[in-house]
Amino acid sequence: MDAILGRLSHYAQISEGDVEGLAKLPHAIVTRGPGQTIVTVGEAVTQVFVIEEGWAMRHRMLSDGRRQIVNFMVPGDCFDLQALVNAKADHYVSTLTSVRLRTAPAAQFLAAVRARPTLATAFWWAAVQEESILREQIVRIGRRTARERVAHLILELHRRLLQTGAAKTDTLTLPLTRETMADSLGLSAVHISRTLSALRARKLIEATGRTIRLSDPTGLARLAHFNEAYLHLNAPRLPADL
Amino acid sequence: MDAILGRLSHYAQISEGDVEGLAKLPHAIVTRGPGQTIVTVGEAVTQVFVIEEGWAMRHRMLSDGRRQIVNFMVPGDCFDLQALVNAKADHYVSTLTSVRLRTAPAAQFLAAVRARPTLATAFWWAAVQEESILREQIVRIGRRTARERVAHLILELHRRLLQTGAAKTDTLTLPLTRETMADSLGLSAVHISRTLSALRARKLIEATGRTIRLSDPTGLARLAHFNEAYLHLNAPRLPADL
DNA sequence: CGCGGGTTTGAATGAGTTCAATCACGGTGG
DNA sequence: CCACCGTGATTGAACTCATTCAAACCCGCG
Repeated sequence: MDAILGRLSHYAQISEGDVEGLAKLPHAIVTRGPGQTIVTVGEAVTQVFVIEEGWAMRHRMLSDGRRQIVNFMVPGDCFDLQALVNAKADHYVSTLTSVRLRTAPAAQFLAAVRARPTLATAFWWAAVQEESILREQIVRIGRRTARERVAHLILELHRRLLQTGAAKTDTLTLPLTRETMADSLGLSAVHISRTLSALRARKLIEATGRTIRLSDPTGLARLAHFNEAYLHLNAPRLPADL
Repeated sequence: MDAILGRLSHYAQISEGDVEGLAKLPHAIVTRGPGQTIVTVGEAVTQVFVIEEGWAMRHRMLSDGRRQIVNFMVPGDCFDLQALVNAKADHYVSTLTSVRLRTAPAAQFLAAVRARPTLATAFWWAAVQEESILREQIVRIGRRTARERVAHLILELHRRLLQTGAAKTDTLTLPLTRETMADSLGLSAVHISRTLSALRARKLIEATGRTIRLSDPTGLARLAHFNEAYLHLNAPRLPADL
């Protein structure tokens, strides 16, 4: 429960009753190893998911094997609220690391959230943030250079990990291969490698293995044209009614 | 009202009561000339909008003037449900043509929809579709070549116009300059021009001015790796309760 | 008629890809 | 303990797709 509560309490003042409301939901805990598929394109979605631990990603495939990662999901992220209308999945969801998931039937989830306006507000904020992240991903790959893309992605993930408490310092560990970053940023794995070297050479980051230290966060943000407004990190934490 | 009703009835069986429920909403009709701004980054969003007539777009700007269009909005599209939590706009919305908009205060809109489960389902479907279109835009600019991008965008807009009744044949009129297409597809205006020529040379389209005829829809779809599943066009038209 | 916005075409340039070789690291089995 | 993998990262060289800059063109409109 920690992950989702930590996340939601960024958006609204979660009460004990809210916590209970969530806890009473008939849920299942699922764990998956790294590289497993959670949701497959075309299958009916009936459950909502919350990531308790680990990283996952959404992606689509072209028929000739090209892959585009739509976004990364970190602990506290929830997804597939579209289940509420029995849509068929239009993309894959798979794990990057070992993942512990909490799942609940969409109908029950909706009922629980409906009964608790604060929860509704918090989940709505989460959805607003997620959609905005999607939009920024479009700007990232549509109008940024390779260097800017890599720098921007690193900064975004850093903020998101700070928000959920998964990072505390200017150092972050990303469970991503060059290939994974490439498929997220619309580049080739080779060029990700070169680009990281370039950022290293400019003393903007220190990247060893999968750990990255932001040596010069300001310079990095300037290079990437990073403006965190889109992350909606300082949503008003009011006990607003939805 | 026609535009939104035509759209919603693709998703659910809209009753007379539903129509009334919407009609009773305290709304305003706003018209804007082409190239006007409807929503500006950073301002508080308190209204929800429905496009009755005309085209609009969402876009973001980088500080050095680069622009990325996130998506296009056609008659029947609704937006800024994020207003429900008083978020600040994280992108611009501006008109491409003259536009007639219907606006309603978010709170009242929510109340009306809440009271009518069918409406809730229909609007939810619209949101599912919109988010899926956003994801496909990411695939389009992340992993498709220039030709594929242009062909894919044309096909998407054609389907969407068919859905809302704004197109009836294999010919469509897009109120887009080469520049606008470029800023949507992450390319330069010059290259859009060349790419359209290439598609013309292959006898896939006939493009004269702003009118495009799909001479070979099948060939175009094959080239673009177009798979319309992501548009969720055949959502179950059940009177489902949300 | 001439202006201006938008489109097209050409030539040179450049950012990123592809292919291939090398390297680094962490198992695994003999 | 060490040889041997396999996976992922890095580097170099050739290549390609798309950009940039500039000129010409088209067409509707005052």
